[in-house]
Amino acid sequence: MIREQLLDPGAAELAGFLNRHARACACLVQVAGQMEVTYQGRAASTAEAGAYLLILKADGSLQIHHPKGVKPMNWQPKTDTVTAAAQDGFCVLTASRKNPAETVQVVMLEIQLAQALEITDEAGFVIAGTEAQLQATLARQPELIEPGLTVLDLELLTDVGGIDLYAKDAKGQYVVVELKRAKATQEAVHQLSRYVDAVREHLPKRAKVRGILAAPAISLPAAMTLERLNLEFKEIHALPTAQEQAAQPNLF
Amino acid sequence: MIREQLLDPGAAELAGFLNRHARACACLVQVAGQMEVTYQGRAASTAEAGAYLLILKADGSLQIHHPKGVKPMNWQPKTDTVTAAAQDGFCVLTASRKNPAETVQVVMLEIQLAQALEITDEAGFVIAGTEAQLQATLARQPELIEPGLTVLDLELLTDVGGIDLYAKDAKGQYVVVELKRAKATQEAVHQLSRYVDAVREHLPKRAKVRGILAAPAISLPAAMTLERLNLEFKEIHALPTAQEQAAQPNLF
DNA sequence: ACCTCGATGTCGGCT
DNA sequence: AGCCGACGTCGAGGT
Repeated sequence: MIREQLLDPGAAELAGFLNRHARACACLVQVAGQMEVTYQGRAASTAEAGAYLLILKADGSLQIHHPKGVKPMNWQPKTDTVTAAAQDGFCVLTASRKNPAETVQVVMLEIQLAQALEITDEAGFVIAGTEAQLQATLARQPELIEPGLTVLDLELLTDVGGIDLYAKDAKGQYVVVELKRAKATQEAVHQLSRYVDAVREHLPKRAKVRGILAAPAISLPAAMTLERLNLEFKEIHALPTAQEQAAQPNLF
Repeated sequence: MIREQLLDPGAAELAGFLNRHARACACLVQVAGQMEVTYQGRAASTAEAGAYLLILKADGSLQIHHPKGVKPMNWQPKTDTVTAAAQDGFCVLTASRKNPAETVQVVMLEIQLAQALEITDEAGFVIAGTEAQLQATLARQPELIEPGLTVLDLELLTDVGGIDLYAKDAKGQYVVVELKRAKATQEAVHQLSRYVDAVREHLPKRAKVRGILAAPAISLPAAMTLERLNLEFKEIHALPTAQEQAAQPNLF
């Protein structure tokens, strides 16, 4: 599982280690110690010398972590080339990609630890409660939104984007439904609004089109805007609540 | 720098290690080996037993990495409690937070490595090319958008959000500018459109209000919508181009 | 390759 | 504490 581990490696030794493992073997490579990191690409950043943790995965993704937060300080989702070289007594790692053109460069000042771990298997991972699942559920059971609703289309494409759920209500009026798996914001209201407008343009004049924002909750300002625009809100939950789970344990 | 390192620890030993270092010392803690991970909260997920790398930072953030990508498989940005305990011969780590209420639970099946690293200092980090900087630059040099432009306001609040740049052009017409540091999408066009509408409502009838989308590029569909809505596009770059840098090296 | 949108988005800033 | 919007967003899915 630990393929190789170096303590306090020298520049040349570290460069050799990185070139040997970067991409070549299916390993997750880590380097910890004092580094300096610069980035040039969509933006440009510099990190002063400090203690960081660098992780280079087998798929070529790179991340450099500072002491705080889930998000790396610097990163590269994919790399076209990753190379290490000893320069002026320091090991320098350069990770580049084209499209977008960007480069992360790491100067390894004083490295305490370099290791290659065998983290390589893809194991099964399942997630529940996504918007896609919510959409599928509501497509099967549109009455969860409103009795008498008939679903006409999923992801119906308009000029301005895809409509989550396109339907007809009990009175035969068209209904545009915008789904959110989390609390709806102003943004969601405007998204719905522009879909409703787009649908109206494709229908005969004075055909009424309803817009429903379906989400577990809505922010107060968003609710205001919603009302002003004559749109509707329907509370709907992405994950079954504890009660629902108890009531229909076999459904999920 | 390496505060402590355990190879092939037992359940109790590992639990002790985690409880000792989690949050207590200002360390970055890692565990590598076979684990099972479950998450319950905003969504719900399960990861089958597999080789993962767990990172627990001193600020209480937790992330569990699989072999691919920058994004962790599971994570928790902040935790209220992190506890480890030996159960049925396995060390089980539980990380929880309220608001939102969620829990990550890790069953450590076969651990090869646990280590605590001193990654604790906050070193200087600067980034260039953000939208905020672009906004500041254009506020100082509005002629970069258009000759004769006078900036009236930054982040002017309307009912529907803040206007990046509110200005008056050479002819005295009001101008709403929406900035994007990257290629502008449909969304940006609609954002701009909303702001223009909001401003029109506050001005006497028939006062003309121009809307300019300032970005390094625009997607083709967005450009279509922009034209349909009688809005304008102005190419503007968040980072100085190589030529500009060469021409005015002292400005940046 | 471009485009669009979801995300357990995360994170910071402001009210 | 809630709300909003940027992000080097990432990543997946469609065209």
